Amino acid sequence: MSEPHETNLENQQCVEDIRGQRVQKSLRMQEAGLNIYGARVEGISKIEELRQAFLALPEDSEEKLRFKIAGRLMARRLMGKSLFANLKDQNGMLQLYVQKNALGDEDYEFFKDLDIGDIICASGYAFRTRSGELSLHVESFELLSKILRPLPEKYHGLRDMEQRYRQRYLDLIMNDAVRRCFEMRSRIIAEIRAYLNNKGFMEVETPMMQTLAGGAAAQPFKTHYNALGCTMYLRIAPELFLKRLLTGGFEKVYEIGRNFRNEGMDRRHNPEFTSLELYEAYSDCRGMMELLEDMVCQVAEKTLGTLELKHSEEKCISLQRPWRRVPYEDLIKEKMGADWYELDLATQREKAAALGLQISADMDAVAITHEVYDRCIEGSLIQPTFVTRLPAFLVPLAKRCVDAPELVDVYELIINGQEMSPGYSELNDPAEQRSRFDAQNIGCGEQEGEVDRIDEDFLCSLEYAMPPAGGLGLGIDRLIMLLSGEESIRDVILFPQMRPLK
RNA sequence: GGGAUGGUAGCUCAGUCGGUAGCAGCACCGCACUUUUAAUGCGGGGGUCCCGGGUUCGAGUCCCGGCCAUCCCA
Repeated sequence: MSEPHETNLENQQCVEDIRGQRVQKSLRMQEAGLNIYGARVEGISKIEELRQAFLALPEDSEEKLRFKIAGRLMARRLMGKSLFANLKDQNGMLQLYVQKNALGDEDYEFFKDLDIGDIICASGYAFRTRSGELSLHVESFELLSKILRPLPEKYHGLRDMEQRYRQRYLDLIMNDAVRRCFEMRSRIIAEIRAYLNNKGFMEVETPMMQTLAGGAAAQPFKTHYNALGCTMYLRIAPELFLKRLLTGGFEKVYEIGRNFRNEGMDRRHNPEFTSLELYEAYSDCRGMMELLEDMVCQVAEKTLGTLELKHSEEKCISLQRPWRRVPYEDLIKEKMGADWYELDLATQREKAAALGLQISADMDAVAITHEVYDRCIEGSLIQPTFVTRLPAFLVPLAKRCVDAPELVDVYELIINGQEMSPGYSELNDPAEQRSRFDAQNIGCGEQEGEVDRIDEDFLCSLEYAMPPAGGLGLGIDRLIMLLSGEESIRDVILFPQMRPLK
């Protein structure tokens, strides 16, 4: 008597929410002695392999190709005594066809009871349905992992940007394009490593936790090291350590890794980001330009198969070599007139303000000029452009130009209006390095405090003689954005930084 | 930091002039169905309308504050 009542109660409770229902179902299965979180599975083929093998078979072949495949159940179409289902593995989707009289009553009922999102493996033979779809005629299957929550909608997928970033696993399950983008990211980085290793570069790792964060101008993250009782910083750049390795006698080194900058986030900035930095002894800024051009082109060819990046109908970026090389000064003159550098400060201020720039009273000619570059020029450089001969105050770690001591022998590569890669003829004169650090500290103002202390050991290393060298940095996230056409850095970082939820 | 837009069922979205939230689609539960594919047909269940105040007889809707996100700007 009490049995139907209980069942009703249970049903009522279940229906309320899908998760509760699934938990109950899982418990029932476990009580029945089923392992709903299975173990290692032998003999699995990729769906792609099955497809290739089937296509290689002659049309009229009677041979039954048997496979075991594993993946996530993505859809189910119940047809009474048979059913169709879609099974998805990393690179493909395959339809399963399950017949009651092929599996037997009990197993067929069990299959019907699976939920969309369950991870299973299925064995059977490949065939084509009437409508021509390659399918697996299932002869046996096994539940490998039970899903407790409902997946997002099968047709529209997961659209909500916030949820896509916060629960990237759902994004990856539902949106194939997202998974492909991150597969491409991985391939791009692998190709960069292959390229550099092939050129005789050695991959190294330098500290991410540093007692002072040098090598760039940026606010660091601060942390505390209990054992030493001291403050540590997460690195903002690996530069000063990599150069110590040049002094140590490694001639070609690179590091691909994370840097951390305690600054805002937006479409182009994540607080932690990945960069490549490399150093080559006895080279210089020009050597770096050639290396970078060659490397980026080769990586693009190998991963995309083209040098033409079509971001939209209007915007195509061509990586075809050679890339434009243009001195900073020429760009300024292009924009502001050939006489810009002869104008007096007041006139410069006027002309800059006329472009809508905010020019404060304490800005000198160099600062105003740079404001023009930053706001009005950089963003307009869409095709790959090496901007060379930058003002020295911007770059304290590079050699001065021999013919113009107020400029440094560096490039800044701009693509799609974004800074992509800086490259230097590395400064190896310890005395000048010290005075350039000093000048930078004064320029930065006092609020930076201990963060701007000078790295004395780095200067010490220079006193043991660092070979003349070229060095470059490459923003990996931005390169991925460029090659994939993604507009937001959050779409090329698997787990972008999000404000924590209360 | 400033501006704009948004947050409603597990997901994708409606919601008019302030009047009980939508027979919404998918998903879920039940029934039928052995070649479907956004399967189909019939029936059913599911809501802290982001949070907190305020106005009002009455707020998903109007006002104020906050949280989170997206886009634009500095």
